[in-house]
Amino acid sequence: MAVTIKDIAQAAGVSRGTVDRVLNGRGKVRPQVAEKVRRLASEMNYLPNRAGRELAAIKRSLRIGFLLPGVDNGFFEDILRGAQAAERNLSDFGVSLLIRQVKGYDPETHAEALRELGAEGLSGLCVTTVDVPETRRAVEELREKGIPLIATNTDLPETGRLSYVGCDYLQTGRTAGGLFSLLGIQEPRVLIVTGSKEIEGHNLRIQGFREVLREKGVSFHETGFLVCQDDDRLAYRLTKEHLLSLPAEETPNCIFVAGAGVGGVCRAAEEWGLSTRNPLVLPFDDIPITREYMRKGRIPATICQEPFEQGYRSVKLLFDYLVGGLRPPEHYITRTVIKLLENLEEHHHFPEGAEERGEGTHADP
Amino acid sequence: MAVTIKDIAQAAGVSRGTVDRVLNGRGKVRPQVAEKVRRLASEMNYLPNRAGRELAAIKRSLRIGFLLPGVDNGFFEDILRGAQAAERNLSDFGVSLLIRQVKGYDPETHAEALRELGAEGLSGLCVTTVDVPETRRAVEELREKGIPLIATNTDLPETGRLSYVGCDYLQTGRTAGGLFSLLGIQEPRVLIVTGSKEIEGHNLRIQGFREVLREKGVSFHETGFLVCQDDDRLAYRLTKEHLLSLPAEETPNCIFVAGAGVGGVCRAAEEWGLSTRNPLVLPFDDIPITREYMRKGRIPATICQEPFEQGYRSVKLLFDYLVGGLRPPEHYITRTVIKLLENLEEHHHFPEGAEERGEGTHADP
DNA sequence: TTGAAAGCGCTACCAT
DNA sequence: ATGGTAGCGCTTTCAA
Repeated sequence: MAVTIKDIAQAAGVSRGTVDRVLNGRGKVRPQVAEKVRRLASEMNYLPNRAGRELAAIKRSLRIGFLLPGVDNGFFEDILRGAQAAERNLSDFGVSLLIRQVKGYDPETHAEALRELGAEGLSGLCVTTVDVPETRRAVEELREKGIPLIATNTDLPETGRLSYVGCDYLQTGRTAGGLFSLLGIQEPRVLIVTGSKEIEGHNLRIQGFREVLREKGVSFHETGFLVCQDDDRLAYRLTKEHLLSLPAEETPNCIFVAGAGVGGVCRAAEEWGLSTRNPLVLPFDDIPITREYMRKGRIPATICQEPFEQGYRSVKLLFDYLVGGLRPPEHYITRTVIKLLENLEEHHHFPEGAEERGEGTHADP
Repeated sequence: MAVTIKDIAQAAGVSRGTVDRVLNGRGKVRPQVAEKVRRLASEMNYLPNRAGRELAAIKRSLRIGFLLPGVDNGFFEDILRGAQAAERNLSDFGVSLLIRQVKGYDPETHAEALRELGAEGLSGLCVTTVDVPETRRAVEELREKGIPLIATNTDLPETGRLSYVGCDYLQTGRTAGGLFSLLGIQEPRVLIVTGSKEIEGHNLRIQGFREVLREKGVSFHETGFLVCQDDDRLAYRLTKEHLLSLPAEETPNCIFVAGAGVGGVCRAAEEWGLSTRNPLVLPFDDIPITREYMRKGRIPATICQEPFEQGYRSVKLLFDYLVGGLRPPEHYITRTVIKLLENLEEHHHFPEGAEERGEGTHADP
């Protein structure tokens, strides 16, 4: 039988309340007593019991906010599904979620939404947003109000956020590079399409991609670098123009898409490319449009980042922090998952005791 | 606030004890009362609260057994690490693990070990073994003794096991096929090396591999089919003989390895193959020797099955069944994970509230 | 067959 | 500043 708060109280000759105060920093305790309790707790290898804590937490009933972009390409839905799975999973412990989806990426709108959420009296917040001064400021304000916050999918470094839950963008880029080199394309000519030069994740992916090819000694030519603002139509137009602007023999045989806009790129490739597989398109994440073009053979594989897990884990870590006092790691990095047509479909189950894993569309958990 | 057993007791005009008896089938209850309680529970949408159950379960302190082969290639260590992570994770609820590793795959030894574990007075059992009559019989005996059992990694169908936790072998094979087709090998000649014709998993992988190539219209020639008994030295010898027996132009340019023995196959390919990458070797799982040959370029990628998750989940599902009365799904299928050199390394964290995820070597969760 | 009550470990509140 | 106690939801035991 493990050591309990009661054992410590007994050993220290104080009450359980006092031990609780010392170990969890609530209320005042005489320094000598506090010291003694701490020493005993450590000597006796005391570890708070989760079951006890969780049971007692029911009375409190936590509300956790979740902000995310309402961009309609399926990706954020997966994060959302993860968060909701966590909510169901933790509903036994009195957790409920307040979800706020904001259309688009407008900095002011996001900052505004953050402030609104801050006024809701929530116990904590998970946030998927853009890393710009406006949102950073809003996050700092929240921290000052004492609301713990987790940055999901996109980090907000040095804003006092509790933790970053998301992928290793450099690794996803490197993996794309590794995959590319396996394809054994003759005379590789690559067009790079990014969402925005301001988005760290996109830059890291491109960097990782180039890095690996250099390391492997794959000599390739970059035919161009397009910035599509994560917009499908713009991606279509720019890609089309690029393809038309070059003589057939200089046309890219692979298009690397670091951010959103895959649909547009693929459509352009379909209409103006040389064949079904030329140029190939190398995108990230598993969204409906990506699947469609994988089936058509235009996309050989896609590199994913477990959005479901990101949503799930963000809520879970926040819960553990709030209820258990467990500080989450600075970075909780999800896996870099390569998906082909053959391993696209995952099986559904009921993890964590009874809840749906909900891995239908998404990239994972 | 959710409905509790207390609410139901009140509504039904009985005590909480009676409700517990009805809902969990312990002791006798007058049929009409039982009926009423059941009806009310369903009407009021009663769901047992996990925190409460788990807290009460501490008194019981469950012991769970885990049997697995002690084959020394690193794969089973990952399953074990997963199981131990679950143990640490659930230690707050009084769970402890009794681990039994058995050298090799001898049916009688495994059956014997199962019987010994059955005599230990355990609450439940997770088993990674071979699916042969001897072990099946032992498992049936355990079921008759009322000991719930989960088949981990290798199913033991129709033995009354509670659940199968493992990969979809057909999918892993199909994914290997998909990957192979991406490699764009000219005039593919494939040598197939399997562990045993009696192992369903190996057969399914081969089937999946062939299936996909057929579907994709990749015409390839099979240069041979070797059975290496999952033995490295035998794999080496057979592969070597095969490579030497053919004229250079008929030699395989890819070796598909469905089971163990990758080390031997790679060594033979190294010594008798045409070059560093010819023949390529296409194996499964992520073990040290596989990594070594990935670095050398002999293995382009490996298809993994989340052994860590398998170990973790097996214990967790058994716990939820024993404590929460939650029946696990018939099949809990882990993901098919493609690993390249670039996404081999995963990040470590502390999941499930405080425990080490322990994802060093392994494939997962 | 049923009820009452103790207790799992922790938190929170009310006295002192 | 500290102790005592009720209670979170459930299981289990002892009486009746």
